[in-house]
Amino acid sequence: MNSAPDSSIETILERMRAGGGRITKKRIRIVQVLMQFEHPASADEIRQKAELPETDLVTVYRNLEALQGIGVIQRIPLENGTQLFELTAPGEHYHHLICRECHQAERLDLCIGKEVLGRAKAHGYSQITHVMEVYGVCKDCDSDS
Amino acid sequence: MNSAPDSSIETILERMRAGGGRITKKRIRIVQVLMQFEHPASADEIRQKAELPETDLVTVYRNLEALQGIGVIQRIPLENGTQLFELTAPGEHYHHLICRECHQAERLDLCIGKEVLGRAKAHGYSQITHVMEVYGVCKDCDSDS
DNA sequence: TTAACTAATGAAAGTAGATTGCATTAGAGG
DNA sequence: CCTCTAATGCAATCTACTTTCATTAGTTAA
Repeated sequence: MNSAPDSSIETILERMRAGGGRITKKRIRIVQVLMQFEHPASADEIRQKAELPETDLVTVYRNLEALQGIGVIQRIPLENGTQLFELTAPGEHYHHLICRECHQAERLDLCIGKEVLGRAKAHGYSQITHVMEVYGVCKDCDSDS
Repeated sequence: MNSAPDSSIETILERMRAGGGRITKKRIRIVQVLMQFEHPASADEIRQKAELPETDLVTVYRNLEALQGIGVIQRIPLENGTQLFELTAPGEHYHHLICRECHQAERLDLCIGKEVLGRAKAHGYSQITHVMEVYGVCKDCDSDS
């Protein structure tokens, strides 16, 4: 059993290696940081948490792109045009409830993938993906104001 | 009958006036352009179509913000961080099927507002909104490649 | 009409997030 | 250990959008 790929750090790094990628200290650290985060995080948050004396933002972005390429992270485009990144189980993807004030994001157990896929195909589209994010003001931020 | 606010240009301009806004030529033209567009459009597309010898992009952005303020347009955040704008019937909002190649967007008759609202409230959130967009490659672009 | 008030506009500069070019560094295979 | 080239860091660039401020032009009242 367990024939599905898992998302342990070894598996992820092995997948990068298989694609011709190298296993560098920064890369390992960035994957570790992604695994530690409970919430989707921005490239800069990831860079700060990595604290390998210093990692350039550009390196974070390039690694995030590589990780997206092998399908282990997803990008979450926000209302304001920025993006967050989150490790996902293979073949999965998540939606979020995001506070408009403090930008905390929690995972929402809700997906409309099937309906969406059917509709999109009916319109003649291929390679379908979808983005869905819910915005609001969380309890804490609401009581502050 | 017809007690709901309509979205004719006169009504929209009247609503702006009511909020202390002025009715300028550029503003009228921008609203007209929005009404002509069948697809959600970028600020720059709107500016180009306005062709009042020249309208500064900044003016387009400011008007779009004002229009959003009175609830007659919605912003559509894209995967790549940019945004499109679309006139919406009062109290309505739409989702789209967007081609990743040519960026054409068509309206999708599908909304998950109710489920989303329930979930978000259960998490203690208020002032809930949601974003949902579906991406794919349209027939035309698919055959090109 | 005209005068006066102030919202709207445009030009230019600024900002934030993300990307690109290029020289340097450092994994990985032989 | 040597070589090859992917990965990195720095600086410059880009894009979409925002801010500042002087000027223009709706609007209201005289």
